[in-house]
Amino acid sequence: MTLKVYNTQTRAVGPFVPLEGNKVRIYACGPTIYDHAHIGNFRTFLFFDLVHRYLEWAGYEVQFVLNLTDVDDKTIEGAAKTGLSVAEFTRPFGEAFLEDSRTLGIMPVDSYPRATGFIEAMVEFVARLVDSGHAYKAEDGAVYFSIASFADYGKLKGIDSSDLKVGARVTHDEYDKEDARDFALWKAATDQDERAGAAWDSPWGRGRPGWHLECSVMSLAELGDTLDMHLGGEDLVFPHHENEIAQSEAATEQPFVRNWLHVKHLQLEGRKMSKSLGNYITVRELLDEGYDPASIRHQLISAHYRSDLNFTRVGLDASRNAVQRLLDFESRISGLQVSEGAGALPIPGLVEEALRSFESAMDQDFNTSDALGALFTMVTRVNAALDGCSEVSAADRDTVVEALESMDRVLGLLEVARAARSVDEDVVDWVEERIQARQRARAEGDFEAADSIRDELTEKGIVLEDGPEGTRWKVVS
RNA sequence: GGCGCCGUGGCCAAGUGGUAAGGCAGAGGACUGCAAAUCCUUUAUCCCCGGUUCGAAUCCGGGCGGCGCCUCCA
Repeated sequence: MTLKVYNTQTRAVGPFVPLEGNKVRIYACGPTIYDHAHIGNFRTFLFFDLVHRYLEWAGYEVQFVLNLTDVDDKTIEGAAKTGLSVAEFTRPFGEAFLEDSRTLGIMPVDSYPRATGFIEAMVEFVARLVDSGHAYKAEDGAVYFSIASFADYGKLKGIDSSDLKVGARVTHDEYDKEDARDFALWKAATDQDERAGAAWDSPWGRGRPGWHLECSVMSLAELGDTLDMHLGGEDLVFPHHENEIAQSEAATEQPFVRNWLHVKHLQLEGRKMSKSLGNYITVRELLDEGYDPASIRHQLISAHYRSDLNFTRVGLDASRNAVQRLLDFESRISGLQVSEGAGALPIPGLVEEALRSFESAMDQDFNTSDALGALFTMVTRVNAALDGCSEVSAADRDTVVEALESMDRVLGLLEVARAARSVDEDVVDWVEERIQARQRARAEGDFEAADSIRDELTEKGIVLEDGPEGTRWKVVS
């Protein structure tokens, strides 16, 4: 089995080969922390997580860096409005992002660099480009990257740089760029920048880093000249990542990124999510509406990352039920009576086939839809094999449990669902007590009383399931 | 205008040359004191037209429809 990934630069799916053995260096463009991340952002971050989890699952040694942009026009503007420094203004949003990430089961990554922590390295990087003739200081005090100095410009987006309409975007005369296509590496500080604590000394005077610069410098500092994967939302292809390539390769003279992966933007209830439409929604708002984190996670990974995905509340309901099926299955398996004398079941073959399909799906450019199909096929087939037999061998049961856990190490659905359904000990005791009371009533044939107890539990979100081995219960969202 | 994507059953969504995974919802049945869970059965020829091919949802052309990027938005 070989992992194949789609590379934006080649526009084709090809074998994934890390630069060095089975070590994988990944850099992902995280959020700009000027506001709460919305559900669309999390489609992207959840994909990052799938990549992270699957590579580790497949045996790679992964070093994963996710940046948080804390210096840019938006954070500075936000800081200015609130009278805070950029550091103070962005802190709560950074924390909220990490909290929402945990809620959705996104694994921690190895490093979360912020631009403010790398100013010195950025200044050095810009100096390097100026010294080598790839950048120049303009009269407006900014330092620009000279696109004319980088022959490969446009290779990511697949455009010929000479085709870029020179002057097409120069509607203001405020720039002193030599070429309209050039982009800022370092911007001269404004009064607003100074007030927000977003200005630093440099050989070119007080200023702050340009947005594109941040990722190049931080990835270089943390992961070296060449990355195995660079991930981001599709909007970043141009100009952000194109510019990163230009400045990075101009500076290091090494290939910057071996594989570019970009996630398609999410639609919300059939429309593009945008601030102007006012239709973006955050994870915490969905939780307030009563939706379950596992449902959100499921819907966001239910479509391939390069396909359209229309996020809807109707879909969330369907996802909740799909996740519930997995929980029910897990509960059934773990509650099985084990017996040495249990008859042979076709379980090993079913499970092996499921795992093979699962891996093959994920290998095909992280095809999560197909992978979910493999998982649910296993659920149905094992359920069918189990029907009619109340006992199973320990080996068969363990095989299923391990396969389920294994696939969930990548998908993270059960993991998140369990976390949201954990209950306190005293609640457990109370439920157990009620169930026993109901059993007594049933034994006496007093079904009215028994049903009344069951209704009482249902109201609390506890659903009962009577089986041959007694009554199981579960918490439903 | 430039570049690109998509259109699969009621809804969501895989499959990208050999006669359509999976999830949700619905219907019928089995099981159950009744439920729940589970199982079984059941619902598609893949937007339209033309072409290539022994054979296409899958390739090519045209049409209709939806969408994205080209603005420091993931």
